[in-house]
Amino acid sequence: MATTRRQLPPRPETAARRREILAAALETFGAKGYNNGPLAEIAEQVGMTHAGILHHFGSKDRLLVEVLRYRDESDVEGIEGQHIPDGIELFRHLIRTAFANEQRPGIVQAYAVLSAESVTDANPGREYFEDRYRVLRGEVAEAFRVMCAERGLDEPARVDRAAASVLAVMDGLQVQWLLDPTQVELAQTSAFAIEAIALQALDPRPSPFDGGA
Amino acid sequence: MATTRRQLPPRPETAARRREILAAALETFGAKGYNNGPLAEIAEQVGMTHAGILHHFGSKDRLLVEVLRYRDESDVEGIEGQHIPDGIELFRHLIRTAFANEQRPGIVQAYAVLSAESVTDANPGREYFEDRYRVLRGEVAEAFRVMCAERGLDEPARVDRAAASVLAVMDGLQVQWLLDPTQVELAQTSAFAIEAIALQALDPRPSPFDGGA
DNA sequence: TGCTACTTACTGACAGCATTGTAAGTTACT
DNA sequence: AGTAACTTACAATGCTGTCAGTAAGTAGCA
Repeated sequence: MATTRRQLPPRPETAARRREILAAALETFGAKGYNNGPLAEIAEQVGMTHAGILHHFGSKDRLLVEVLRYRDESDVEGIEGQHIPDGIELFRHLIRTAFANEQRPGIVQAYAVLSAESVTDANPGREYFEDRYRVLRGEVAEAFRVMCAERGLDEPARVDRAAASVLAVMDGLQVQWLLDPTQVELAQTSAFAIEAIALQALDPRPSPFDGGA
Repeated sequence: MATTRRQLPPRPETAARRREILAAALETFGAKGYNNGPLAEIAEQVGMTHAGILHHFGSKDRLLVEVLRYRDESDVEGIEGQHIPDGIELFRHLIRTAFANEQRPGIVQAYAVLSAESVTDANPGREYFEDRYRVLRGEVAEAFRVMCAERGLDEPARVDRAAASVLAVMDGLQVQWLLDPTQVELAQTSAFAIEAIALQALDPRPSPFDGGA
């Protein structure tokens, strides 16, 4: 049967074109949400029709998944080469990220909108965000474990709670900041809260809510 | 000129019918988001057509605004009669709310989804959430101020940051909990984080991130 | 080098569906 | 008699995805 040359490799410029599309999609999905962000608008940004985008990604669902992965990769590249900081360095890194985020509201908004939208019925981004939070909580918890060990402590439940809390404040502050940047200082407040949580995780003090009443 | 009986008062059952619609809308918007939640689905839940809903609320935009207000009111009624707790009682109240929320994922999801969606372009819920966060931050900050005063402290910047942080962790934890309730304990973790933030606001300790590096 | 066969990267047109909003009519309350 | 509370029908739009076609590239081969 025929000389099966089944599949050609993509042309050299194609990877760049795809990245253009992913960047445009991140912008549109960030500004309007996934459900409300039409392919046609993404297409227009890169000088194509929406059919062209479907040619590259097959469906809008798959486009979202790739957009989320793309955002991760470009983030990791941007900050530093793969290496995950551990112990106290991770927290310094998170705080630096909060400061960097103040300069890129578009990215912050995309992340905030898409993560919340991911909990809705049949959202194609859900698995990504489940995984992402699991991984991030693991990394933060590990950093806490390292710092606990340095101090001769070992309180796993407290460490897990602190890890989830650190990510939660950062996310929650982003929403408030997006709604009204004049009322919330994203970075300074993130730093304050991360510090508070870290201190309580590493050197707990008695609850002020138990006494008196 | 004609005996102008321009407008009749709504029939007695109408108020109840409207509340039914609002509850159904909260469910649908919570499950699917505002943009992705069709009027027809809301209508079906209350045994009507979508045109009937538009008869009551005029447009989908106005329905959302009323849904958000409705959610507020039923919350306030549910917990206790209007009175805003102050000082330490507010924090006890917030923690109780977190425990209550573990029993009503639907409400939590509606809130998480709609607040994030509100930052997108031309979303009719935006003003509501801006106001809501401003008011809530004000109430929490006031509670901190009371507690600071009891301790002879006065640090306005710290108080404002703590207030935003408290609301932020609660919201952020909700998203993580919705994504995977087996990995995040909503209430216990909220309590831990609120405590940590309150302690740092009321009796700051030096940053662990300043030393050593 | 040039020809042939095949593939990628699109476009334009359109099918098909979902959705919001409107208009006109019906029933039943007041 | 008039209006509230609907329904049915429909207009108008917007969206995703498919299909057929075209231009341009690439591989194999004489």
